[in-house]
Amino acid sequence: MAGIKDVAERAGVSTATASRALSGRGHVSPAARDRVLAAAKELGYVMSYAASSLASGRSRTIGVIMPYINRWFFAELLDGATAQLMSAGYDLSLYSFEQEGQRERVLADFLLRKRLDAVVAVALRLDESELQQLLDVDKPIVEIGGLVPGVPSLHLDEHKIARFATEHLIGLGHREIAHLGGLDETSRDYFPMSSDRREGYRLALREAGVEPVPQWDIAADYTVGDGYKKAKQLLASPGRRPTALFCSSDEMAVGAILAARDLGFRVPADLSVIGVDGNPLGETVGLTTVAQFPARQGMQAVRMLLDHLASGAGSMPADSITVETQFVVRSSTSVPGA
Amino acid sequence: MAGIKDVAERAGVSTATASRALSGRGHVSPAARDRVLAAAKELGYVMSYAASSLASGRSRTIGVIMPYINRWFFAELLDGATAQLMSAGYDLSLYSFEQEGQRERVLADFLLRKRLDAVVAVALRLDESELQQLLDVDKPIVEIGGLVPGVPSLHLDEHKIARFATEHLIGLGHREIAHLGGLDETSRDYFPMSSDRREGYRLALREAGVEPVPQWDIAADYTVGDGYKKAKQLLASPGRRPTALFCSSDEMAVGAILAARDLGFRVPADLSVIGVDGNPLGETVGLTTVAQFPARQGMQAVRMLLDHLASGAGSMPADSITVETQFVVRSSTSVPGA
DNA sequence: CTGAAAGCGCTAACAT
DNA sequence: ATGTTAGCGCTTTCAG
Repeated sequence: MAGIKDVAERAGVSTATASRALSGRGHVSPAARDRVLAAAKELGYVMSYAASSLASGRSRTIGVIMPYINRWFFAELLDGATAQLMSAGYDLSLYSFEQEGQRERVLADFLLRKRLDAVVAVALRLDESELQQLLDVDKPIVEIGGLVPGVPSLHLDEHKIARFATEHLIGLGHREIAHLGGLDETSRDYFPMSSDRREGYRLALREAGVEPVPQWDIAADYTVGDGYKKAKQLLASPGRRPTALFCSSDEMAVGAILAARDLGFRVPADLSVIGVDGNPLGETVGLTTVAQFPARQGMQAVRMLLDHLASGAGSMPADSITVETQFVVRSSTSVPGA
Repeated sequence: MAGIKDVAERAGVSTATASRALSGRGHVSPAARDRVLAAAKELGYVMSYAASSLASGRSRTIGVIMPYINRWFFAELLDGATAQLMSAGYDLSLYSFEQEGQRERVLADFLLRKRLDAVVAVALRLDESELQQLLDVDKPIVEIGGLVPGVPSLHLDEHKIARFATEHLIGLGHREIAHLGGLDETSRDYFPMSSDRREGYRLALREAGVEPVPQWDIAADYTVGDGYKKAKQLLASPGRRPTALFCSSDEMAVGAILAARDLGFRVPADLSVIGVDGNPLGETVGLTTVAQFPARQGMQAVRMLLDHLASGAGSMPADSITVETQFVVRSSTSVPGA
């Protein structure tokens, strides 16, 4: 296999010039550059990353660490990040936090080993010492939708979204509004945004002069299956029944719609349902939702990191950026009894 | 940051012995090993992968290349592969083929760069020259559910599954059986297994003495949305109507069930539906299915690769392994008109 | 079983 | 703008 030496020789320059021409760092005369590039192509030269990393301290790899992979938001985000990185010629190393017992290893081993130029941390919630470990790595980090104070981050305005969704229902004339939200913090499947969404929901109700009903504020794990189960219990319970339901994820909302239908309730006539996410699954059942765009979030995080690396600046400003959402009205919400 | 030199010094041995103790390769006296390990721990030593890779030629990284990430099968598989790799101390580099134009780069640049010890290729279909490129890399490869001749692979017995599903329907008394299968090979969203499933379906019908109806063998893109759309068209068409539907993915099957319900048909009374996958989405609508286990497939592929690397053998036997499935009967299938 | 020493292939001063 | 050269931090012959 051809090395940079061969390329340099063939182009009639030194390895230093060849390196400069190949990497684009430092000045090389156009003529020399062309010859080097041509030689490289002719020889089918491919740089050794190991050697390059060792010598330069850069690895052209960024790490992505997330609690799940096989869930819509995460898979979508990963997709965006991958695309963006590949087109920049960077590699993506994937670390999963899902399996407890790996947390420590991810932080201690994987992130450290001088292998990563930067990291994207998704929906992470760390304790004090874990946070310290992460910051100690002293690599550029962008955090998305988690709880990692002190690093630049991308977040939805959870509070506003929840409020908006609830107000949509209120504006339609609903007063009896339930909420399918996230699990509490002790749960393995807890997501950091859950509490803000819950608060936004409550606030909107109170502002409209309706007192939240505690039994109508239900915890679920963001999946269709649990949404179905919890919604069915809610709707089948004797006594007062909500006329509308705000779900913190589209998956739960879809589950809720299926549960309502199975019980013989019409959506939206007997029950209006609104979700959050923009999961394509919602299209099929006409789900009204507040859409977010995780693939874009992944791309944006990567772009921030890449820009920062290119700039050569010291540390990144720990700004929190609010990402955009879009209200998508379909057929799962209407005035009560429509 | 502590290097191997510091560790060696502190343990009172040479860097060679330290390296051997740390990596487990070569013989080291228990006493020396313990001292090295202790020193490493005390100093918080973390090996430099770049240096290690450069010196040893091994990168402790395996590449996973797939056309999609944000689809159930792929995300699930990736999850399994990630878990297995992390516990072995390996890194996972992710490459997506989704965006055309990246194919060439993935093959030419990313896979080559001496960065990967092995690769898992998922649902890939390559042309002659691409295949050659992949084989030229001369790294251990395991292929899953794709069309890459000449390398060890994991596959479902597509033909048998499709036949089994169709026979389930026939056994229940159905004769009017439609099929929602994959797109044809010219499509971007074509999956390699589609044609085998289609064949298995046709074969089962013919063996039962029923001639397949061409208009009932429909192409879709494996998603809920397209399943819904195509099933609705099928069921709403005037004239003869099928009493059962075999879908090549659970997502399409779920879409089909929703379409049937929306048209006022009862499932399974008016239409029996069976899928393939074991997607949890199916549980909520009581979908009968032939389940596969992509996470296990991912783990198994990784284990094969890791075992091979550990064995130090030359090249892997290009065996094709058939992975296991499980018939899950729920409430979406019954005798016609039940 | 252990140590000395020669690189792995590239980059980055530094000098020209 | 280009060449010279000293490493980057580790692994691995090869001796002992």
